[in-house]
Amino acid sequence: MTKKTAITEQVIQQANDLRQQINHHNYCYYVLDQPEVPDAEYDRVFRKLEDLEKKYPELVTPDSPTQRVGAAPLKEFGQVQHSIPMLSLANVFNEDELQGFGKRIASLLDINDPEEISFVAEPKLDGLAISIRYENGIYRQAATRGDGVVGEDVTQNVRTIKSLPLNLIGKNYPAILEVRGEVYMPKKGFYLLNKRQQEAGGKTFANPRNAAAGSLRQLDPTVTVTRPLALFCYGIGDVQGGVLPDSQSAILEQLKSWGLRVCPEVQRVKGVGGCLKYFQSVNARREQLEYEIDGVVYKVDRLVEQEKLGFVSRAPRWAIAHKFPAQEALSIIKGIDVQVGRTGILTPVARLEPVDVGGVTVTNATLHNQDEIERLDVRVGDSVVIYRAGDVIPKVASVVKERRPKRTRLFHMPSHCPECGSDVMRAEGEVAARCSGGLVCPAQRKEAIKHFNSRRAMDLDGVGDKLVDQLVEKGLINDAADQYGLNKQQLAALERMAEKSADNVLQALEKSKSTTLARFIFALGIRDVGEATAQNLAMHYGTLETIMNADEDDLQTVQDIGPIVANHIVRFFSQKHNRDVIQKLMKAGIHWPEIDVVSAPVDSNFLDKTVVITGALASMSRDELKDKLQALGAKVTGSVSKKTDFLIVGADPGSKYEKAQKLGVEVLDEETALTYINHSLRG
DNA sequence: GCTCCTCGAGTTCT
DNA sequence: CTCGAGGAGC
Repeated sequence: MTKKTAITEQVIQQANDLRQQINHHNYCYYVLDQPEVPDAEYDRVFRKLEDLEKKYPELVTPDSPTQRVGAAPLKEFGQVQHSIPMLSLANVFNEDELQGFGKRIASLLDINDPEEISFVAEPKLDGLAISIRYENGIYRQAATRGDGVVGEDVTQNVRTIKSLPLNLIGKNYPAILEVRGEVYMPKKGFYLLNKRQQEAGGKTFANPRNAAAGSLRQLDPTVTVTRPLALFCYGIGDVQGGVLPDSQSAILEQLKSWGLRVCPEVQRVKGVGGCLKYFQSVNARREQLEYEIDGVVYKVDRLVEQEKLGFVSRAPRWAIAHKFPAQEALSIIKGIDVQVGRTGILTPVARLEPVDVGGVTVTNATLHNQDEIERLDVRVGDSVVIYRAGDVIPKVASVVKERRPKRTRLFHMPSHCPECGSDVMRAEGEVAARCSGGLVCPAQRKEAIKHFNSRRAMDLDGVGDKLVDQLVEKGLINDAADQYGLNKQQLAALERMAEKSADNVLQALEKSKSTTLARFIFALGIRDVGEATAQNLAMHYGTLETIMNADEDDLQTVQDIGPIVANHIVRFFSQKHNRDVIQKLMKAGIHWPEIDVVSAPVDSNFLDKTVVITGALASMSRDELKDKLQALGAKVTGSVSKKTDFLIVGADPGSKYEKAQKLGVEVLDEETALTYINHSLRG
């Protein structure tokens, strides 16, 4: 007889105590989101229980918190018949359809005004519906929805979800309780998982929903336990040996009291008007939510009314999903065109069957370059998934290979420029293919002029892209300088151009003549010389002439200019064509104030600070703020790093905000920033 | 020679 | 906004 097997009453008691403590901490941490003890303390208690169970294996119970990963991998999932079917929901996509829903149920309930009806509104999680069975308060089984009648047995995997209580708390729960809910993956967890997968060379998931589905369908629960899954409960299925309240809202409260996790966004609202208000409020906060949602769900609150309404085929009449416009849609590639940019870079663009994505009709999507096309393996005729992520720009997410028609051909970059026929070159190690035609190429000529006219360059407001196209095609202008030689007659003869408009154009041309050296240099469009570098050059040399005459060695003494950029600059100014254009421009009367190279630095809160702006500003455009900050000696950059001093946030900030917080960068809201600025201006 | 940081360039639709 | 690549610092 060894000591090890001698289980005393005291040991059993101890194990139960530890389990209770752990369950309680789990509940606080995962369900209430309010931990009571530090993680280290939790770990300590957990290890203590593990040690105890190791010492006395007979102590182990299936519902012990140490047993979240209990069983061996499965060969396949068993099937589970849902005693009460798991239904789907009907959808509405706009206000009209929702009003229709309200009227329909009001008339079925013999209520005159749909605004009288109480609803429970909640976000519609983008995850997997699941049914969880408790017997006498102990977790017994979990099943996916499957076809609604028969689902897959995922008991082992759901057991690993930390926000799932293995034991219900409280007392008055029914002997058999089936809870319905949604298993999902929080955005943050998804992001970290993908990062981990990528580093390990594994495959990454396209979105949190796929990641959740993939994780739940793992046959080996030791894999699932490493996946950051979470659970929200929103309803009930089979209930035996107990009574539940008579409204949806009260049922949810009851579920909470038993330790089940309910989405904190759930709200009771009055009438269709209340539903719409809720929809807008959730929609506005959508990005900030820690999980992905694809709409909201409204359920008639009172169960008597639910019963009265009943079902239509496989969906309840008393509930409806109000979906956000699709952020993802299927389209077909009708063709792949090649565009030529200002620098001669060839960009393949997918021409799409028009499709609604997130509320706008998308017809084009860039494919960037040959590498991207090969990575996606897109071909003309393919069905593709189009999405608009955090930003506005539509992208091709993936190709639906199953739908590929027969006899498709691989896309190849043309060997000659589609605009001018010059050879196309792809420099070694570079991704971009370039037209070698230079300004012989009409596309490059047009784009160069458009760049010259653009807002942050010469700000030539009156001569837009369309007009430039026309002028170049008619042969009226060949370069930016030619614009200043246009006369009223020539302009008025153009399509959609009356005398008045012609006058406006001439006025805009006149106005643009007054500029700054930095803008002018930027406007020239020298390769790799953008706004910042142009500014550096202007500050360093002070005059155009000195810049034009500087040699490569000298140029490299300028901030941020190395051998490559220096070479581009020297080459640009060495071409006769470019020198001629510059001369013409000067003759036309382009001028700028002389630069005081030793201009006294302003004393301000922002002097020599690196500032990043994100989100939508209320009081001014981003560019205006940028100018103001620069005037105060700040350096305004595009991305947050540890060198950033301030991040100014407007409404709906993007990923920059999170990054700033992670790096401990000081964050200013718009108001505070403006206060600082005004203060600086006075001081 | 490697790594981090910035800059430049391209992009969609209303 | 995102990617690629040039520049600069270690």
